[in-house]
Amino acid sequence: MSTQRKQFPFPEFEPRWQQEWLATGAFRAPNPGGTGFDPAKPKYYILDMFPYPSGDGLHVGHVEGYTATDILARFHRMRGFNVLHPMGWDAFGLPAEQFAIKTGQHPRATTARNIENFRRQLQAVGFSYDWDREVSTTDPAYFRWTQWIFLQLYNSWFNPASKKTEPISTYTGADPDSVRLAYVAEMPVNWCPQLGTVLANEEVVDGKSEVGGFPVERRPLRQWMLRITAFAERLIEGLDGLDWPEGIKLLQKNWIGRSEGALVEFAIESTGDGIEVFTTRPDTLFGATYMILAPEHPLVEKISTPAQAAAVAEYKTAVASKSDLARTDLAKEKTGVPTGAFATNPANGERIPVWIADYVLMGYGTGAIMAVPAHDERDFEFAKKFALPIREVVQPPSPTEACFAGEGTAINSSFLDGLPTAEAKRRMVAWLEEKNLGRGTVNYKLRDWLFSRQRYWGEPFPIVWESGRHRPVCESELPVVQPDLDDFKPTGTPEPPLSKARDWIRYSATAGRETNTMPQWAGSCWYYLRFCDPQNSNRFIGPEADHYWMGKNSRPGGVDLYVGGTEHAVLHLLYARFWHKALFDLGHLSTPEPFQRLVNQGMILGPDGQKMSKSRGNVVTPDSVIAEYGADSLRLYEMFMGPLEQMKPWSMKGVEGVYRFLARVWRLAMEENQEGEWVVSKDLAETPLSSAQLRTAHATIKKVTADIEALAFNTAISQMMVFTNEFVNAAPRPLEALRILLPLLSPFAPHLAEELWHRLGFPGRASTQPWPKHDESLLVENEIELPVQVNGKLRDRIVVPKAATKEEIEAAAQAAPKVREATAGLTVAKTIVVPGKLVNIVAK
RNA sequence: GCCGGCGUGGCGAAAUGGCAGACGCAAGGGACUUAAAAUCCCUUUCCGCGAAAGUGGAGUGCGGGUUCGAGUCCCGCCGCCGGCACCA
Repeated sequence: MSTQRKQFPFPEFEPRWQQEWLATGAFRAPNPGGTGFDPAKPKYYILDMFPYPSGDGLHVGHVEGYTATDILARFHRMRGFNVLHPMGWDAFGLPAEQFAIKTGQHPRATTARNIENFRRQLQAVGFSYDWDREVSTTDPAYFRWTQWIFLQLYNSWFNPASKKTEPISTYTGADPDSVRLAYVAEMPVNWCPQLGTVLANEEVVDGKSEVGGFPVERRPLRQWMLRITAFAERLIEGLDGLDWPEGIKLLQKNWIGRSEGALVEFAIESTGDGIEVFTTRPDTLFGATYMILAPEHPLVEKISTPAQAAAVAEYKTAVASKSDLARTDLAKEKTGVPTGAFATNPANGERIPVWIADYVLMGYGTGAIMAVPAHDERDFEFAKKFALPIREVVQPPSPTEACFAGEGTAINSSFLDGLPTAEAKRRMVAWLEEKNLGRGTVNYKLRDWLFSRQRYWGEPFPIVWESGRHRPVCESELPVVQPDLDDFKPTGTPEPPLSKARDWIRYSATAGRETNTMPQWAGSCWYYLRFCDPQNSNRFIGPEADHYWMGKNSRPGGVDLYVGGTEHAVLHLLYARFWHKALFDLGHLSTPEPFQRLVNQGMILGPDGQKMSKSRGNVVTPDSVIAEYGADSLRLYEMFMGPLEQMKPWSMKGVEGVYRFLARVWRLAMEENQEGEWVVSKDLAETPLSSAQLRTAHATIKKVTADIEALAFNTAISQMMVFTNEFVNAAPRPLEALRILLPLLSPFAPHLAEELWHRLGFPGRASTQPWPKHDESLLVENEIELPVQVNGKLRDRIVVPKAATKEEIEAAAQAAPKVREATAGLTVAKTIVVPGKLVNIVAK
């Protein structure tokens, strides 16, 4: 195949048009105030999730989403929109740093090389990006603003009264550092002693290092955190106004994990300490027969009795050595030890034992629970194992065995008895609040965002330390660029690699720079904003560009359509929404949400139906497909495979199918002469379309238009195939057919459309034609064929005039020979006539 | 375990509650050709009957239901894929 003559000369014209588009700036989108900006045009911002430029290059999975957005971008341009369709690089990150460690090359060099390759590959597919807007997260001119945004977070707090981000100056408390959106805390990192390095979460698989499979420990280290938890409620509420798949919204909601319940205070008998627990079932308080603290709970030591101190200490050590995974997944059997202390159940004054157990997590709620074994599976399991008392306080609606965790009627609960669960909860919370023993509250699973990494290849923090205190550097000092290190190797301690750059760290005689760097998520949190105004050196985004492209209007989201994989359904999209909301509150942005509409493309599997991976050897690259079949075939096949959102396997035979279709389109216009050269077909003529051809043509305009709008690209393509099949044997062949088809095809197969438009001598370019409009009156037929069913079974067909009345249709249907046969000896009970669809005769 | 999504020919798939399988792949047959490739035409859900044009029945993972009519809506299962997973 590769040595054989191509069915149409795409290797010649595809690169030529790509160069032409680049050279003429065909897809440049002017900003308000810029040359060529037309304020009358509506804007359309269509965004891809930008890639990490890996050394392996693009694979066909990337190309799927990018093709879909490119079709929409081109379609909207043809419909008169000012289209923002940018591309850039999420280029900080581990692989580049690891490659640097291995080869000694600076990550900046390898990153630049990978970007070159990615850009070349994307341009070879003919994507209509506005390359003047290209950004890379690793560019100091870009991450200057990433650091600037960090300073905005550092210098603000979330005011619970206004439920908004405010400058830290509005905070009147004693310790502003305790409320900043960016703050410092001791948090555990993944430390791998064998590798002598900290690991990112993505480098830890099943509690072991991805490289080498060594055990990973959790070790506390001073870390930067972002207070995303303050936005939990806003992040849930904001989802309502967005056009996202319901599944993704649900994923985010579950991740945030809102639950309503109560905080209840239990007093420790011996020390008098109050320990708060969080419960979603305050109605079961009378059934709380013991208490459990997380092993890391700060009061564990204090309350433990001397007799239990050794056992408690031993248990704590055992738990600490377990990784998070060992602690959760592998711990099938419940474990724990008594502290020897007792607490008082505030509801009934009962004396209950206090245990520690690792099934209670320090990171959720208060790190302490009241155990109600009769109505909680975990507490039940624990109580059975350690022979702790179990008391039923909820009557199930129908008798059940063992532990009942559902809703029912309160029993054995004094003033709650007889109340349904919901009402009992309310009553108990009111009682607790009245007695000052607790209060209703809302809890979230969401944790604050651990924002520092012990890495070289990331954004340095614009922070210096002096006398053990942090402070921001001046905005004028941005960007803070990493020093050029020759040695990127881990330090062998949890200290970040930047700690080796002694000169760089020294900020003044008494102050030193922060040596952690930001995580890869940082740069991708706001890149969609920079695309709107990439060259602005005064602001991260200018207000005019923000108002125009992010579209200050009734909808909350700015980007009109955002397409990418589900793997970012939670983290990236949540982080970006968080930053956006903070910046919005501070008055830097005009919309409360970044992405109005989100679509997830499905994964493309290898030809073997397995996930594509190097180790399986089933990776298909766009380069190889383009070499054999051309960029247009690649694009068309990516879209023809099936619905965008669906997972589907690659098939080279399928590529050949669309390649043959494109060749047929080519031959609608071209034929080979004696010398084997392509010349405009002699069958072409300025001849009117037959009425059947007109109908097909206008049906095609209608369907392709509707299908693109619905992102149903596969069916749009089949309709264009139908069109082509209709005309391929027509002689003479109306030129008008190509005037209609080529603009429709242009978003899908832009090179071929451009080339044929040019060769046929039509004015302008296919890609800049106004989008064709269909004429509905040409679609109606004078006579229509209707299927006739008898008792729901197809029996015959009748042909009736378009304008036939129901009565006429009914009469014609009953007169049809097969229908008479089928209804012989039966009485017609009812006849359903659906105009334009069918007739159903119900007979008994 | 909980929460999502998906089950339609040999394969990728299509079908506002209204003719199931458009379009494409593959397979088989034919035309063109010295031959092949390419191209073009025809056939192809399954099971009967018929020499044939035809013709009868079944059929969208399984079992029920709603409806004149269900791939589509409802209830209950089964299978695959994805996410979360001791979250009190």
